Amino acid sequence: MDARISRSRPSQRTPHSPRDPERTRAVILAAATEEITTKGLDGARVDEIARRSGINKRMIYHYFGDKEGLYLAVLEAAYTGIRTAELGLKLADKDPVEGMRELVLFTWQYFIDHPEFLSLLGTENLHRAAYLKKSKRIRDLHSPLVGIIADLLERGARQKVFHKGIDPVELYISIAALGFFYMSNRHTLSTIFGRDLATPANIETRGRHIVEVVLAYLRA
Amino acid sequence: MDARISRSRPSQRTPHSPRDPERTRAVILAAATEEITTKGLDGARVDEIARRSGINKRMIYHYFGDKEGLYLAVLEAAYTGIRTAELGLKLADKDPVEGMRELVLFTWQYFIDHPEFLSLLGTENLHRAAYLKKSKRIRDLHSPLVGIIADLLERGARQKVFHKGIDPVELYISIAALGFFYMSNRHTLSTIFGRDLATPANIETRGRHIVEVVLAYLRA
DNA sequence: TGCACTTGTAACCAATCAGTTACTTAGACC
DNA sequence: GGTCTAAGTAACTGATTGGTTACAAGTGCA
Repeated sequence: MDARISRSRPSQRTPHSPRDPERTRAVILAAATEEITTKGLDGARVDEIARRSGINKRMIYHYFGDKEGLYLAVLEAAYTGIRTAELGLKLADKDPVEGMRELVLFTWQYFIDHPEFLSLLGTENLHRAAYLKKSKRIRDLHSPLVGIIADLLERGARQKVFHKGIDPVELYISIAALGFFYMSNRHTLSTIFGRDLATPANIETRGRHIVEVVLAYLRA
Repeated sequence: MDARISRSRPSQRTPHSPRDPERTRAVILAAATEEITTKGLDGARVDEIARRSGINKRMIYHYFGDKEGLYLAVLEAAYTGIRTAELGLKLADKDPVEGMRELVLFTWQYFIDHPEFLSLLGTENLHRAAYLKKSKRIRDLHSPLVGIIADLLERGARQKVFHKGIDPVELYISIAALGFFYMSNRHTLSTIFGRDLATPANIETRGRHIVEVVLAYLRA
C-alpha cells in the first residue's frame, strides 16, 4: 500500500501536522484497502477502518461519502496502480521471445507483490463487476498490455519464432490466469495438496513454469 | 444444484409430504448454496435462505447448528460434487494425448456447469481456507486427477509424445487456472475488454485455446 | 391411549453496523 | 482580532441480523 503523499505543502512541512487533508485521505484509503481486501466488501467494517487508520469515522464519510464510495476509491486506486506499473514496460524494440518472457514475468511479479489486487478482483467479480461498471475512470484506463502483446505476436510471427493467428486477448487472459489462480487460490490449493505454494522456492518454480507454458504455446 | 433426494421412504412415497427431514435439509442446502455463492459468506443472509427455501429459520439452525455449519455443509457438498464427477473419468487405457485433451475439457466443462463452485472457492480463499482446513471430510477427499495426470504424463513420455520432467501438480494447477480464471473473473474481464466472455461462442473458443496451450506445453 | 421425540412456526432479543448529529478546534483572510 | 469555513471528535440512532424461545403439531412405539 502506497500512501502516495503528494507534493502539497502541509504534508511536506510537517509529516504529521494536525491538519492535513491529503494525508488523512491517504491514510483512510490505505486502511480501507487492507480491511476490504482482507474481509471482502460485506465483511469489511467501517468502524474497523476508522480504528485502524486512527481517523474518526466522520472523516471517512466526509471524504468518501459512504462505504460504497470508499470501496470505489480503493478499486480505482488498485487499477490505477497496475496500469501505472504496466506503462513502465518498454518492450517495443526487444526480441519477441525475450519481450514475451519479460512480460509474463512482470505480470507474475505484480501478482506476487500485490495480493490485495487479487483479493479485490475476487470481491469485485463476486459482485459481478457492478462497481467496476460504475467507474468510468477505470473503464477508460485501458491496459497497454494487449497492445504490447499484439506487437510482440506480430513481430514474432514475422521472424517465424511464433506461430500465426494468436488472439492477443485470449493470450493475455492465459498469462494472467496462470499466475492469478495460483496466487489467489493458494490457500485452498495448499491445503488440498498439503504443500505450501507460497514459499519463495515454490513461487520461483511457478514463475519458470508459467514462462515455459506460454513460450511453448507461442512457438512456431 | 442437486437436491439429492435419497431412497428414504418419506421422500419417495410423497414427494412433498408435510414431514420429510431429508428433503427439508436438501432444500435448505440448495437455497444456502445459491445465497452464499451469490453474495459471499458475509453477504449471505440466513433470513433470505429461509425465505428462498420456504423453510423456517429455526429449521436451519436445527439442521446445521449455525451459519458457519451451514456454510461448511455447502462447501463439503461442493467438493463432494467435483470429486464425484472426477471419478467418472476413465482414462487409464486412452492414448496420452487424447486422454489429456479429454481431461482438460472435462475440467473446463465442469467450471462452465458449476459457476457456484468457482464463487465458493473465491469466498473460501478470501477467508484463507479457514473452513476448508476445519473439514477433515474435504481434506480426505483427494482428487484423482493428479494421479490420472501423472499416469498420462508417464505414458506420454514413454511414447515420446510428451517431454519428461513435468510436475503433475504444477500442470494440474495450470489446467485449472486457464479455465477457472476466465470464468471466475469473467465479469471484470468482460467489462475491461468490452466483450462478453460468457457467450457460447467465446466459451467454445476458450475451450479450444486451453487445449492448445496445454498440449503445446506437453509436446516432446 | 399416552408418552417421548422430531418437525415446524412465529415472535422475539441482543448485538452489530452504516450512517448522522451536535459540537469543538484550527487556520485563512479581511 | 474577528469571522467564516474546513477538519476533526464523540455520542447517538434506526435498521438489520444471527441466533433463541415458547409453543404447536405430527409420528413412532410401548
